[in-house]
Amino acid sequence: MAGVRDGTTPNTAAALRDPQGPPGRTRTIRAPETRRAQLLTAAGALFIEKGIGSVSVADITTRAGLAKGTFYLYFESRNALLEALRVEVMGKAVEAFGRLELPASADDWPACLDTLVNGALDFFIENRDLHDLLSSEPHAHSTDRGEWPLVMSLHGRLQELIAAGIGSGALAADVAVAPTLVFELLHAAGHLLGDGADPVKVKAEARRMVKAILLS
Amino acid sequence: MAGVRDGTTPNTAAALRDPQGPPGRTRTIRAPETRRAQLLTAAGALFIEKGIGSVSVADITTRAGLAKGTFYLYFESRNALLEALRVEVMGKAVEAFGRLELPASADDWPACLDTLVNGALDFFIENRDLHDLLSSEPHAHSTDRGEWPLVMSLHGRLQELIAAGIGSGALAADVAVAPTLVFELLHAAGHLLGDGADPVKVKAEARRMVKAILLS
Amino acid sequence: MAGVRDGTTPNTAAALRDPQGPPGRTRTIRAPETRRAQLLTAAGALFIEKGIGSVSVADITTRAGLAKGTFYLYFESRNALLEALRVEVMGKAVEAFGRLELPASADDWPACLDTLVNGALDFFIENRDLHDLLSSEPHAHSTDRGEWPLVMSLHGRLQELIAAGIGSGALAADVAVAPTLVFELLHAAGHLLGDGADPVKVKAEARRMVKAILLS
Amino acid sequence: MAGVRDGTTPNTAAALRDPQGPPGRTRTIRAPETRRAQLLTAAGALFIEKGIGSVSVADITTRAGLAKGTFYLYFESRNALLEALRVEVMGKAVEAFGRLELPASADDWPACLDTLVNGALDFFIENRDLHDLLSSEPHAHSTDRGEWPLVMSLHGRLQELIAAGIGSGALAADVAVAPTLVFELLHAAGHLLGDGADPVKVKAEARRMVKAILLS
DNA sequence: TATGAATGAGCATTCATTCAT
DNA sequence: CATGAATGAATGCTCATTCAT
Repeated sequence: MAGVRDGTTPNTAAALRDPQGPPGRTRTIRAPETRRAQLLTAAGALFIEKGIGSVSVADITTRAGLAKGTFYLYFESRNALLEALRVEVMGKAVEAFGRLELPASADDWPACLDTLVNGALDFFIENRDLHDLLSSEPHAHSTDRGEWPLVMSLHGRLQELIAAGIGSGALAADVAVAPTLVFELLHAAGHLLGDGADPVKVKAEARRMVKAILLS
Repeated sequence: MAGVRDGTTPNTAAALRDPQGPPGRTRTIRAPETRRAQLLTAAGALFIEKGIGSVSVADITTRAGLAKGTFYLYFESRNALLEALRVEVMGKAVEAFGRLELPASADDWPACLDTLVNGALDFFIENRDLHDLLSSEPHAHSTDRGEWPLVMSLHGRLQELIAAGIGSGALAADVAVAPTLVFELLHAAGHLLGDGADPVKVKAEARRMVKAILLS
Repeated sequence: MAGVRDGTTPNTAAALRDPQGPPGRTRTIRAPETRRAQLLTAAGALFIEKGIGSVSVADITTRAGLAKGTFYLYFESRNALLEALRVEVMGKAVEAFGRLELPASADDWPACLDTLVNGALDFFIENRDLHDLLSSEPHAHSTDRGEWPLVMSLHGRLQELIAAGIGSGALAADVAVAPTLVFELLHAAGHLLGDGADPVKVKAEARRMVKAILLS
Repeated sequence: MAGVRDGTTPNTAAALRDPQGPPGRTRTIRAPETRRAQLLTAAGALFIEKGIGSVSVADITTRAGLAKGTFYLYFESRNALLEALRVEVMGKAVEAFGRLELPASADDWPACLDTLVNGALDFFIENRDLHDLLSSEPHAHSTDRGEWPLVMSLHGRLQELIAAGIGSGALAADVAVAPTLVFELLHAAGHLLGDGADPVKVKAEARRMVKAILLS
């Protein structure tokens, strides 16, 4: 299965061959961030449309209106783009979840949880791609240890919140289990919203459930 | 569970026994269902081990002890096997969820929900592959119609149950939303179990949550 | 240069896409050795024509009248074919050089050296590719230590012969240096022959030189 | 050496020179000959280090401290640089071989040949790259005309010398064959020296051999 | 003149699928 | 029915070369 690479010169073959065919198309120079964003955006859209596994680098660059080689100016590999997308989405997620302030008194917890749910759902709606990026290809990550650092930090935030609530006696749940289950509950609600379910209903139901689950 | 070898295995074994025989081609005939099952089992095991995308048809037939070409005698394509596996797993799921009887009186609902949660989690533990098969590559399907028919029917069962509970006044939830969210809650709990979390804690917490969510 | 492969599913993408285009061309089944030889022969010819670095796997299979994929049924990689070719050529070389018997008395040395030269040149003529395979890409080998095992064994044979001659007093030369220089002398003579020089002249001159160099 | 990719800056060289300045673009103007020499030197060093086929234009310009595009201001193509390097090396070679004066009387020939050998070996030691440049990729050239023009002129010098020697009766050899064989003998000796063989031994042996071969 | 982002042809390799045996 | 050699489309990636700045 391997593929013995021994430094010989296989690829440079092209170099030894002859020149070009016809000229090129257009050529536009842009700020690195623009290009990176272009590619990230194109990739995200395609991943949502066709599933990560079905999107090739060529698909991405075509959609972004760039040449294939340009991709590798901004990402080391297809997987690097994937990772970057995860990180990007994660950044938004952490931000979305992180804005919450811990309630001062037990009476404030319901409102806090409502805020949490609303924020989370808003985030999930605005980042439908997150669903795919986080849900699919779980195996890609379990390999290099670290078990999904992205979701971890998201969970981490939730965990802190819940732990604090339990500590203050306002919440009642298992600190080891509840964060994950609540997270997935919200994730699923986000899916529902993305699939066109009635936002009012879904949000209300999600808020009701989370409070039912966590409030002591 | 995995590669059920029945001692009469074709090629490899023969080759070892008779390293000389020129073309060395063994042929074993089996009931179609046996072959199909062999392939399904091998595929399931491999998908769990390496992730769906990393398993080739050759991997599957090798593990099943069959020739590559034989695969196409039993499945139209690689995707057909995938679909078949989904259906198979789905069968078990529906069965697992379907065994529940509707409670006669409101007092019986807590016990019923406990049974539901326990059954669901047992199912998820025994069918870890389901996680991957259902969670990953969802878009592969949304394209060719049906929007996740598998999960749908699983949800269907849950939905009936919940609808009945609401109808009888024993449960209080949104019929359109709750089944999905509860399903994903259970799904996530199954994941936790598969990842080695304390089964007692997880199950207890899941039961507590589901009841908190659904009981009126 | 890297190429981070982490088991994710990049290549299987095709699998998730749709089926085929038009049917195929011809399809002929042959004994493995036939195919291997076909490829080796085609590769050898092309390497001579265009230089190793300028020959692609596609070039080879096209010349061999096979499909690109077929190449990988017989060789693990492009480099594996290269190695196989080296080994093959080497086999012939060792055989060609190995047939020599050590002369019994000092008087037999001139005849022995004549035989050596004739044999070596015949070999070089019949294996023009050897020139390229042995001469080019020296760096490919200096990496995995062992410093060109092929040539080594060829030299080894020459070395034994020369060492024996010196030991018996029939030859006079430096055992560490002479084998290499004589080898390259013969190699160069082979080149000349391959390039169309007058075989009689070249052979005679080579015989004269080797004897002048080695006989004490 | 590899190519440190961090996915964010396509502009590596500039970034290293001017990590702050926003567009960070340095520009230095030099005499054309300086630039050419810079590139030639960098290329030569890299070719020796990694082998011709493994050195990209980017490698060369990076090593030379120039931008990739600048390369094409001084060389029409990668192959043109190769050719230029060959010519350059050749110049040195011809010079090294050309300094020899034809001996006046037959008695001077041994000394002349010794000088020749010493000069040639010194040249080969000082220009190890020549080995690679001359030995590898010979076919790249036989295609586009000229049959190794470099070596030809080197041979030419040797040929004149030998022809003169034969004409004067001091040497005895085939004018068509001997130059090539002697050249390769020296070439091989140079290789040996480059590989660390005992210089005294090698040089002595080479002188002995050349005289044994040529002196009548 | 110098720069380096952009280009796209080309390459090695994989793998689902077919079909002669 | 079973087999596995053969196929070729598709993919990730490299790199010589061009050109807007």
